[in-house]
Amino acid sequence: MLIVAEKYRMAHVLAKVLKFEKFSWPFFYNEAGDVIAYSQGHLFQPKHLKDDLYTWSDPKPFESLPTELFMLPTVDYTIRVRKRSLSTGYLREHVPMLMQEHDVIVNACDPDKEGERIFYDLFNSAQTSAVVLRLDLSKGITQSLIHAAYDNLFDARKTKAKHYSAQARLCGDLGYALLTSVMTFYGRKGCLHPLLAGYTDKQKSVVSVGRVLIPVLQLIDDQCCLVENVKLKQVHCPYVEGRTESGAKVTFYYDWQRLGLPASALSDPRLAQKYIQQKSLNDEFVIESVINEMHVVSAPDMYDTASMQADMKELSPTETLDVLQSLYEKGLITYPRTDETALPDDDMTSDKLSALFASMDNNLNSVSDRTSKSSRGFLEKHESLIENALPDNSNNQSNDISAAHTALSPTSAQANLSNLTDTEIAVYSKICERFTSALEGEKSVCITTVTGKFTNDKNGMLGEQDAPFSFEKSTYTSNLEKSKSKYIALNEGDIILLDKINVRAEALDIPQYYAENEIPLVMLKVGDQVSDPVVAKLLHETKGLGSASTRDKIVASLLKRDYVEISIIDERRCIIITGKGKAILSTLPNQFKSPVTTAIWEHEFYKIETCNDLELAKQMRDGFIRKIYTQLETYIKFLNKRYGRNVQGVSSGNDTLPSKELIFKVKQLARLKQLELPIQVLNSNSLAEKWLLTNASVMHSSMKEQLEQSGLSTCNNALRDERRIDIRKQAIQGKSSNPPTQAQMLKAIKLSKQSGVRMPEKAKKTASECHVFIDECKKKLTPSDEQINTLKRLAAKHRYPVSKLIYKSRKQTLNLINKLRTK
DNA sequence: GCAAGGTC
Repeated sequence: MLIVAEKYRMAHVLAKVLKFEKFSWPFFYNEAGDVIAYSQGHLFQPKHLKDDLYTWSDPKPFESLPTELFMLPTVDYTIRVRKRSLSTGYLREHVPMLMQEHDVIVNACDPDKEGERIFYDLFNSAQTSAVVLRLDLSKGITQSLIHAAYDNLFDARKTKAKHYSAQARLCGDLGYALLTSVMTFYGRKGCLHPLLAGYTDKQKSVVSVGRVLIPVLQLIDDQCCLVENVKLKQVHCPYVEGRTESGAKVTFYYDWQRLGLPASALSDPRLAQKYIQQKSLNDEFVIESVINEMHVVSAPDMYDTASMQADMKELSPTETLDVLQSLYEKGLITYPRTDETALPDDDMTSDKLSALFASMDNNLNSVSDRTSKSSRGFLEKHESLIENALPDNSNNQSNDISAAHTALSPTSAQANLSNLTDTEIAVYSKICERFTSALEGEKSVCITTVTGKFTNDKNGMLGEQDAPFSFEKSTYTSNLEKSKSKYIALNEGDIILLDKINVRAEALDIPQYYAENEIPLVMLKVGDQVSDPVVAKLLHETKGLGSASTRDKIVASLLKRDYVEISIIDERRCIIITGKGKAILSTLPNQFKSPVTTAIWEHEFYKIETCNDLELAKQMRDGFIRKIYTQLETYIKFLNKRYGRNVQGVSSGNDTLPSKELIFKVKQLARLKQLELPIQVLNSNSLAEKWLLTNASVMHSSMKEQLEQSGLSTCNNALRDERRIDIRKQAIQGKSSNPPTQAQMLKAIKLSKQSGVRMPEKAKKTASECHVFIDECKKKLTPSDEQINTLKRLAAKHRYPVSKLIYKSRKQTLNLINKLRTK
């Protein structure tokens, strides 16, 4: 028997548990001569073998996309296994050789689409008719789970259709790569949009059309538009602070929302100020009502990968995934790449849950010196929890997730965690805590609303007769009566002794830019943003865009192409679309920008995966690829027809008229620089944009220096893009905490040496502080006003001609002063 | 020499 794992680490774990004690380079063996071998991720990739036909210099041949694709070896690289080098080429050659030698082969690759692909790419290259069995480790890789899976090996044909759906996905996406070639060609020629034209950087100048990438960019654009269209961000309202008769401090806020006052009316602080001027601390303020209401808060779902990434605010999605992978390999948590938020029912037994809780207690207590007591507080709930958590069979949705992954959850492995990093412990305990809360079920919460008002108030802020102030407090409880008495003793008619009447700015609940760590979750939940309920349902079922393992890479790709930028606002790493990002969206038809495309694909994949007839599944795969390629060919033919004849950059066809703002900008620039304005420019959107770019002023170096304090790149490419300039101005205005750019740091270090001023730590942390420091150094290096005057006086006295350049250097100014003084 | 997404 031959067992094939996805990579060495997994093979090593399997060997240990299944007692394959002999290691003969580079695989594991047992007494009976069975072998555990492994792959190293994907060792094959699809290719069309027509590199001379599909080139970057001619888009014409792309009108017929390849009809035949081949799985070819990936580029070899070496990994370290037991302190020795091992080439992926060796694995690609020897694992199939082992497959030929064995009658029974066990597929122990990861339990997902890609795992099936990794296995069958090797298996297909072996060309053997051996029996294949599946080892399913989706529930985790503890000793007992491995034994259980090993005892329950099943016919691998049950999951093989996933291999066909993986291939369909792979080849479909390859088609998008080919379209990207065509788009890049026309983009560089200037046919698509000025911001996409030309290429100084081979990577940045690629006009990407990814099935996942572009819809995500569209989502980011939508959010940016929402954020940037908000005019009113805060209102100004009165509040009062005071004490109850028993001495408890309370604060009441003017309840403008209950009164239905429009936020726009409260944007000016003078209104609130005028109101409080009429009030005095001696005025009578009386409690009007105390209302307790019970609400039910449903339990949170268990973590999927994306929610975990969103919750780890101090880590990037990639860092979070790395930590999860490490915890998985240590056996502490289930498979880390998952979109599921529940456990299969057969794991929800009191025995299994008891074991889980016992491990959690043990594991977290083993590092009690490194976690806070409150962070372990949830452990106390365990005893009462199990009964509550057991599945309610009356509500059986027959969700067959036993074959799929489970939610991110702890395993019953008991371990001493002291070797874990602090981040690993933090992530592990967060998973345990969420797991517990999810099992806890819904909670009751008592919301107490206390309303009070000035007895003599007749006009309110805007003439309203009733002018209530209020505050809210929520308490988790299951007993309404108990919580009533527990809460601050306040009753209707009580008088509050006022200490303070003032105005405060109240932030309105307005949309925010997406933070970097939220993007995976936005991709997963993309169905929420689709209005068509059928499509929304499909997108929810197919788990949105991308996969749990790849969502973190999308932002990286968008950044690589300069389609988005990250700017830190209020300590959030905000993702903001650039002008270039908007440009690519403006050139593409909806089909490429909509998440619906992925939903349709996933729907087809589901049909392939659930097809019991493998021959039929294979045919469906081929049909799918052909269908996608035909769609892409249609678009490529359209591009060639529209731009093919004239690739010099002047587009013809259905160009739109420029907007009023654009015409204004063009005219303004023409006046400013006294340029002649060709009439065509005012009649074509693309010509107007292009004219604006080619004639735009070179940015003044002092302006460039100003923008440097934003901490964002000030390369010429960035400053060509008006939105990117805006992003920089916003960052400076909003006192962003962006770190200094590399260029800025180098400058600071150089000036620090020249001026002899030590760079403070804070200057290394943020661009704005770094900018302050650079200014300080520069001042040290230039003469003071007093020194300049002294030199001028001396020079006049001695009739000594002074070059203006001297005044730029403090050193030279001082030298000259000394020289003239000794004269 | 640059391409997509998914892995590692």
